[in-house]
Amino acid sequence: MPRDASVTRNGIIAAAGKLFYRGGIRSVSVDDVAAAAGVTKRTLYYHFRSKDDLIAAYVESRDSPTVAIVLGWMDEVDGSLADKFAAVFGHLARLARKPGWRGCGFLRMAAELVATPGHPALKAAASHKKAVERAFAARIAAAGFDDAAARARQVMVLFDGAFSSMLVHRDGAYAQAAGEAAAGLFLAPRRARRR
Amino acid sequence: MPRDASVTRNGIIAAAGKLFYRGGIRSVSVDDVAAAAGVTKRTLYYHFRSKDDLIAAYVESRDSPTVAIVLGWMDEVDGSLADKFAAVFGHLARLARKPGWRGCGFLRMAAELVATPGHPALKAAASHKKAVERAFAARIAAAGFDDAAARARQVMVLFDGAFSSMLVHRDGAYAQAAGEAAAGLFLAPRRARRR
DNA sequence: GTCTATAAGCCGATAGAC
DNA sequence: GTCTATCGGCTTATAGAC
Repeated sequence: MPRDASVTRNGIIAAAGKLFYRGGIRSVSVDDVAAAAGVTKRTLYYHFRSKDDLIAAYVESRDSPTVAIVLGWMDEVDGSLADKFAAVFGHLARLARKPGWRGCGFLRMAAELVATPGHPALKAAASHKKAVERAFAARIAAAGFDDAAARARQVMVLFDGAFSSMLVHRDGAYAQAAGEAAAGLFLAPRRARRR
Repeated sequence: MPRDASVTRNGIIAAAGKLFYRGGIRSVSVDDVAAAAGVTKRTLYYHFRSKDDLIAAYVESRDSPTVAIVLGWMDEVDGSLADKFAAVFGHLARLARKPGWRGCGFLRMAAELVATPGHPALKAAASHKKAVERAFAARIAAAGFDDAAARARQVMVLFDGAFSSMLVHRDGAYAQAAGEAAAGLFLAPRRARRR
């Protein structure tokens, strides 16, 4: 008896996500994904038109949960905005020290798909990063800082930089450094620096 | 008559570098590299034990030239350290707007080789980023700032973050934002912020 | 909707001549 | 040191049965 279509489909996405995050897109074959999901390749191709389609579905499935995690890090701290951002980067440093950590899946996606500019997964990754940046800007504005958009962009650069530097060096100290720089941006309400 | 070995070898590395930077490692085949270098695959495998060996040689060949380029951006500016770092990020923003720009090859290498932790090319990429960070620290110390190592690490996070955010969004504004944040770290000699 | 089986092509790497 | 030719394996994707 056929199982519910969405259950099978979501199981494939979950299995693909684990493998893609662990090893990257191109090093993981469709056979690998099907085996990990416990279905045959034919079933996988029934639910997804192509491997690229599956990749895009995986990235989209990680968007909202990832934003919620980051905002959760901010909300669980009672303190100033500087404290909240320090907590975010502290959590990044902590995650990066775990054995299975492999950087930011969205940034790695952008790096691996650099030769196919219009790829749906690329658009989804960019859209996700914009969502995080908008969420940062909303918190910054709510805390009474002006130039929230400009400040959020600076925090976002530190956020992505922490992921990238830590992926290269496998050293959580880079997230700590990013957190110090981010906290310094919000020591007191003031105008963002202009050039 | 056989050409000088190093000429052929360097030609292969140069051809590989162009293709690897444009499309990534895994999407470029050994056949592609050999054809672009104007040699046969057998000749390529005479000069390099494997594709991984060629990848490592490519990354190593880009280390010193890349450091020199960045330091050149700082040296051509007569001004404060804040001005010099603003120039660095201004050049990044300018480069990112060029059609062939594909982000930082070293960071993309780290992303694409994430599943093979001991890869020689990965070690070379990490070594290169450390060299840039040390060069930043030397300039910061020479300008009279204390905590040069900690400050250089913060600049490095902004540097890598600018590359990553710009690769995702294809928007030079992220390098400008990073430059503003970096300049803010060096408005006047003072102690780096501690947590 | 899920299965077995296979197509059609590309991959890294090698053999052997000269 | 460089060539032509090719191997065995892996890749994405599809055919046809049930």
